[in-house]
Amino acid sequence: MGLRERKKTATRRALQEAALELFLERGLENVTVEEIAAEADVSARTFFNYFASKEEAVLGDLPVRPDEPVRQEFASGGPSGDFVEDLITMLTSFLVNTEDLVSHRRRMRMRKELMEREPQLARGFFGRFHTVELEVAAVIAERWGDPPEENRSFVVAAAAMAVMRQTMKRLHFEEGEQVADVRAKLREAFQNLGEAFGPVR
Amino acid sequence: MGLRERKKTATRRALQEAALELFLERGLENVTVEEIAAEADVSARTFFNYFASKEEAVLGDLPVRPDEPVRQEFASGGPSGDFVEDLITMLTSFLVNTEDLVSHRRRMRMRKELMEREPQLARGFFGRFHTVELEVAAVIAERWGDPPEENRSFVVAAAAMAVMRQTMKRLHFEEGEQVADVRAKLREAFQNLGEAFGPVR
DNA sequence: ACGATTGTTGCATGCTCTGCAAGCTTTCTC
DNA sequence: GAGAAAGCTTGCAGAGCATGCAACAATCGT
Repeated sequence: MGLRERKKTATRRALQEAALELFLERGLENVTVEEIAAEADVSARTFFNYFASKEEAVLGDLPVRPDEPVRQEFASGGPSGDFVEDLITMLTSFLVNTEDLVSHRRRMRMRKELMEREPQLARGFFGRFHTVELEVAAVIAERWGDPPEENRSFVVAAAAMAVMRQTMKRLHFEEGEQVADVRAKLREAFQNLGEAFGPVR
Repeated sequence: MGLRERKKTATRRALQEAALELFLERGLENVTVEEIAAEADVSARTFFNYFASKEEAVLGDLPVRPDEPVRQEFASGGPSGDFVEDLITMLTSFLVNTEDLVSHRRRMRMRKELMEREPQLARGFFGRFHTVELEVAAVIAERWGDPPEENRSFVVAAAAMAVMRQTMKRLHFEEGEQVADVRAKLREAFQNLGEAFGPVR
């Protein structure tokens, strides 16, 4: 990884951190792009080279989407063969390969608090699930051998992402929180769905 | 209904219609608030007395939320006693008491087309479900006798709204489309959920 | 070390959105 | 009905967001 690339990710980080900190301190509306840029020691114009808007600086890389090999494995019926179990595996795949867990968790906590305080951000976060939802629908359809436009894959994907979102909202991103705990919560949530909408009520 | 109030709703309508038409014609980015206002024969400043942004003019009154008496009836276990059936009743309640169905459907079709063309609007629409979701979670918890913060009511509400959203996306808002058809589609979608996550797979 | 590539910055500009105060229209009251 | 009260519309001023462009600076490839 060259110097150039390292500098870029550093600037990106600095801008995100500055934005989060200032927003938490003074509220979204009372912080200008210029102030964020100043805090990160770049020009205001540079801010817009990294993020298209203030909101982007907070939500930029959310939600994390499962990457190609994981999706591929799910689509072809793996890894366990059990639908719900494999869905959980796919949805939590990003939780394991995060190298810098500490700063990651810190930022997640800040984002969470900010989103609870600023409804505009909560809606924005919510809206971003749309893209991922479509991808998940596609792999579910593939796994089931359905045509890509089949309604049930979209419905189930939408519900799965809803569960994921709801569960993430309840996470605290603390040190003690293990991936296994998250999986258990998802399992329980999916079971709730089964009980509410399944044949046995 | 006095003259003043009639004029207000007329202006609101005019602005919405003007916005939708111009956006469809030229795309969201290529229409200014001034143009919309001119088309509706009011000043640009007046536009902002009605809508906080261009996006609001398109999505302003979406999604429609079930009103108090309907929520109340659902919360207390009615009207049929069957959870899924009553959920469907609640979620489709707004479809019946729409007096001016024609212009309503027309606008819905325009919105739908616009949202398919402008991803920004689709995300915004998606994000707006958040508010309704919280209300639905509250009445589900009440119906089940759960404490208001119980996780399963949020999970189930999230899934229910996801199903609703997904189903609305598939509607065509044509004359022939009856409320009964919509209910049937919702029923099928909830059944898909039950099959995917229920005990029998 | 040299040119090519990529990133940063200032400048100009258009548009969004808000607050404010003046003027107009509708409503209320007698 | 006339006059006061309430509510809307409008123009104006101004802060801030966001983008294109061109010059300049830093890195990279060889």
